[in-house]
Amino acid sequence: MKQMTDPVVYKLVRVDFDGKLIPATDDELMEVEDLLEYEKSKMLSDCDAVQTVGCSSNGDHLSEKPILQGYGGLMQSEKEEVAVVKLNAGIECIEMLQKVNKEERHRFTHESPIHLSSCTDIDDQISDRCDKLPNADVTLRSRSPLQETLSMSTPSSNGKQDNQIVHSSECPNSGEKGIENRSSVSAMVADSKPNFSRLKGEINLDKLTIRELQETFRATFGRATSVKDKQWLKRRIVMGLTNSCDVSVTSFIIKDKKLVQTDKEDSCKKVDAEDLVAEAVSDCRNGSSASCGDQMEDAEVGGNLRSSFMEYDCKDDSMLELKTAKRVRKPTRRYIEELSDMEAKDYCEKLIPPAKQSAQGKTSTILVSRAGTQPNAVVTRHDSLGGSNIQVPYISRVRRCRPRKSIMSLTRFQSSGMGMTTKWASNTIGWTDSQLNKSSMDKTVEVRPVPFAELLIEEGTKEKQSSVTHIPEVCGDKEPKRVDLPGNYSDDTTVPTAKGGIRRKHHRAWTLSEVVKLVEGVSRFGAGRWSEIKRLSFASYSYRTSVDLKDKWRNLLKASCAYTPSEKGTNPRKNATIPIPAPILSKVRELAEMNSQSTKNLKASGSQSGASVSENRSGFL
DNA sequence: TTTAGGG
DNA sequence: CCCTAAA
Repeated sequence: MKQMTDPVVYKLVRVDFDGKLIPATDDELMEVEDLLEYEKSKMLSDCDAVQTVGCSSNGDHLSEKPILQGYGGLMQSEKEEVAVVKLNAGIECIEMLQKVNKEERHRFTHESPIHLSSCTDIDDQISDRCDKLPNADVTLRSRSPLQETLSMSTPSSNGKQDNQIVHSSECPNSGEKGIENRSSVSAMVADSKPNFSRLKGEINLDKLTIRELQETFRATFGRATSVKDKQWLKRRIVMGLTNSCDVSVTSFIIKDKKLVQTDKEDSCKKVDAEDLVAEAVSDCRNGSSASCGDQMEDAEVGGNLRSSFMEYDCKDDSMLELKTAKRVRKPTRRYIEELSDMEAKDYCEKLIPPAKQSAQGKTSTILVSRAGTQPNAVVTRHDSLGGSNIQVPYISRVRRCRPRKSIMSLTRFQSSGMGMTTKWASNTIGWTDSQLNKSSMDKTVEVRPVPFAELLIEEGTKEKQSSVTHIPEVCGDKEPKRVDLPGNYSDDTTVPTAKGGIRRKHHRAWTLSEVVKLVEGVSRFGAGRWSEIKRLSFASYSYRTSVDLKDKWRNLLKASCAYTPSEKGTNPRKNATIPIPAPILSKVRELAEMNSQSTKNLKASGSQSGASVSENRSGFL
C-alpha cells in the first residue's frame, strides 16, 4: 500500500498569525507518519534521494506546506544519525500537522470531498510511532533558508491571509474558492542534504574553526547556521550528536557518535546512533499529542494552546535562539497516557530493565524540564524503545493489554489490512462527506475505505455515490465528541479496588465512530479476534480493551437483532445510549450472519471459509 | 493471555 | 463493565 501511495503528500496546514505552523487533522498527521516511515525505508536503500515534500509560500504570506524531508544522505555507518536529522526535519511537518483550525477543518470537510490517499489504520501507525519531541535542534523555521529554498521551488499561488489552509494535493476537489494553494512539486533540494562525512570518526570540536564548526553544524542538522559563537556551535553540535541538551562542557570531542567528555564528568547522555533514530521516531509521537491538544483545544487546554509550547530540559541559555524558533508542545494528558500505553503495549518486550540499562553504560536519566513558560515541570524518563533510548513522559499506568508479540506483527497486519483495503477500495462505495456529516463523524477525515458505505447509501443517499466510487474514502475516525476524548479522563481512568483488581472510573460511552471502527474491525478480522481488532483498530483508544470490544459487539448484536428484522419503521429511540444508525446495525447483523456462516462452513467443510467472507460481503449487499 | 459468556 | 472459566 505504501508503494501505491505517492510519497509526495501534502497536508492541510494552517499558518497562524504569529507564524506558527498549524497542522491539520490527526489523520493527516498520521498519514505523514506513514509517509515518514515510507520515506525512511525508502531512503535507507536509496542514499541519494533527498526528498523534500512541498512547501508553498506565497511571497509575503506564510502559507506553507509541511516540509517533509526524507532521510537522504544515508551512509551506512551514519545512517541512523542521518535518519535522525532528517526525521527531525520531518518532525516539523508533523508538528505543523498537529493542529488545524477547527472551523477550517470543518469547512474543509464540508466543502471539499477529500480523497486522501489510502491509508488504513492510521491510528495504529500513529500510536505506534509517535513520541515526544526531542531537543529542539533541527529547526525549520518558517523562514529558514531551507524553507526559502523549498518555497522557491514550488509554485506559489494566489495569496491568502494567514490562517488560510493549504489544500493537500491529494484532494482532487480542493480547488474551490480561495483555497487553491496547491503544489505538487517534490523539490529535490540538494542543499538540505547534510554532509555527514563530518560526523565520521572523531571530531574534536575544540580544534575547529568557526567556519568548520558551522560546517559541522550543517552536517549535523542539515541546515546552515550563521552563528559565530564557537561555544554555541560546539554545544549545538554536541547536542545534536548526542541528542542531549545537557551539554555544558567546554571541551568537546565526538568520537563514534559519542561525546567524549574531556574536562568534565559525564553530564551527557551518551546515546548510540540508533538511539537517535528512536528519538527521532519518537518525535513523531509528539504529533499525536498535539492532535490531542487540538481536540482539547477549547476544552481544558483552551487558551493555553498558544502557550502550551515548551522546551524540554534545556538548561543552556544558548537554547534561547532555538526557543523562539521551535517550541515543543507540552504533552497532553491523553498523549502521555497513550504514549505510556503504547510504549507498554508495543515495546515492552524490548524494554531493558533500568538496572540493566545502567549497567550498559546508559544513564537512565530522569530529566525535569525547566520550562520557562510552564510552571509545572514535566518529568521524563529515559526508556528503551526497540533497544534505543527515548525520552518519554513518565507516568504510572496500568497496562490492560499484553504487549505485542513483536513490532513486526503490526506491520504484518497493516500490510494485510491494506491489501484488503485496496480490495475494498475498488469494490465498495464509500462515504461521501455529507454522509460523513450525517454520521456525525465529520470531525476529522481519514483515508480509509469504509466497508459500510453501502449501508449509508442504502439509507437513501444513493445520489451521492457517484462521487465516491474508486477513490479511497474519507471517513470520520476520531471521536467526534470532546466529551469522549481520552484526554478528559487522562490517566486516572482506573482506580484500584479493594479486591486488588482495577476498576474503571468512568464509563466511556461508545461513540459512533468507535462503533464504526469496531464493526469494521469485525468485518476485517472477524468476530472473536478482539485482541487483534483492539491492536489494529483501537490502538489509540487505550481505554478500550479487547473485552470492551467484545462486549460492545455483543451489545451491537443484540441491538441489531432487536432492530433490523423489523426495519427502520420501528421506534427510533430504543437505545438508551447513542442511537446506532440502522445501517450500522444491519451491518452488524450481516457480519454476525457471515461469521456464523463461516464458522459453520469451517465446521462443516473446513474450507473456503476465507473466501466466503469477502464474497458474502459483496453479494450480501 | 485471550476469548466467551454470565452477572 | 466486571468477573471468571476455559482454552
